[in-house]
Amino acid sequence: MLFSTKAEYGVRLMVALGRQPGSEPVSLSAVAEAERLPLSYLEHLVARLRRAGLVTSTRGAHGGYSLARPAEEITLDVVVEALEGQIAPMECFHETPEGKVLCSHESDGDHACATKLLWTRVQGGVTKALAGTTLAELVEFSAGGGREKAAPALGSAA
Amino acid sequence: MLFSTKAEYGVRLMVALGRQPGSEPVSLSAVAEAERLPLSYLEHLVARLRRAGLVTSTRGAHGGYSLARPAEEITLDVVVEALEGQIAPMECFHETPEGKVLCSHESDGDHACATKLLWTRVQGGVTKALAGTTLAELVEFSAGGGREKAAPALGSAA
DNA sequence: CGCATAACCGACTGCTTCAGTAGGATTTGA
DNA sequence: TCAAATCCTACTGAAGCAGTCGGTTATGCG
Repeated sequence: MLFSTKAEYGVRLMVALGRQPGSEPVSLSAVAEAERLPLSYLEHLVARLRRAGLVTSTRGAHGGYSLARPAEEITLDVVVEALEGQIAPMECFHETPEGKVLCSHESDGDHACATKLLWTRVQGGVTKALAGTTLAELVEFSAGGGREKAAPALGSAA
Repeated sequence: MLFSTKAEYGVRLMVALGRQPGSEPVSLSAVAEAERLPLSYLEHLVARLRRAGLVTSTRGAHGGYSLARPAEEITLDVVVEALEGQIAPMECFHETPEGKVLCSHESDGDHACATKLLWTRVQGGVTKALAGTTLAELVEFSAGGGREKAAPALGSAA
């Protein structure tokens, strides 16, 4: 498994917030009930999202969470990274801010790290998929698009 | 981390076998020494590769392992899958042989699984990267291509 | 034959992460 | 003041990771 349920639950949480039309916050317990996820576990996840600046919180009664930015401007790479930590295919694999790839055992033996080419490609594939998806897409997909197979009509088979 | 060292070590093992020019087998201890990896751990990994039909073994003295097929015909998706098990972005995510995607909690609540679109894209990105890479490429890369930027000329302390 | 070499196999271990629980403290609207 | 909510730390059982260990079987060679 590439990702744990932290990413799964966390993304679903974000989508739930993205569904909220106005700017009033949604309480975690409401999300937990709607998504059938354990509330106390969601607390941990939302804390990560908040620390990453993806959601804002309002405390006290009638409080809750809302997206810090419009869903169209939130790409899933930052969401998943906030939840799961740095995304790399391998322990020895680090990407610097400038985009250079470092490999811990670069000059291990007689030849260059044989796997670097592979992990670089995998990394690229994942990053492209995540960064190329916005939260707004997922909200729309879950609202109607994903239901197409179940609900008739709506000829928007993209 | 997307993958564990099982994939890392296992791929390096495969590359080491792919470097062998003739068809005579390479002993695990030789690979372990060359790659500086624990021999007894490699035994577990090579067992997976053998069960997957990727390498063949000859027992007894002067025995060892060799690739079951030429390196050009081995793509890395089957290698990594043999080592890590089924590759899926998420626990709830299963792909049938026909390519259909199943999601455990498909009809959980009021709407379709919000994350399905995302995981499908991620899955596609990873699969494409792995299936689009052959073992022969990695062998070649590690033999010379990967060294180009690191080694100025020949005088490098190898 | 006998021995070194090497593949094979299963059990075990320390460690870390995962998934979730528990209990409380703090803030805020009514 | 009370209830609803965020916030925070600590804890726990289970699982997987990375690796070790001991032993069994098969084989080439002197």
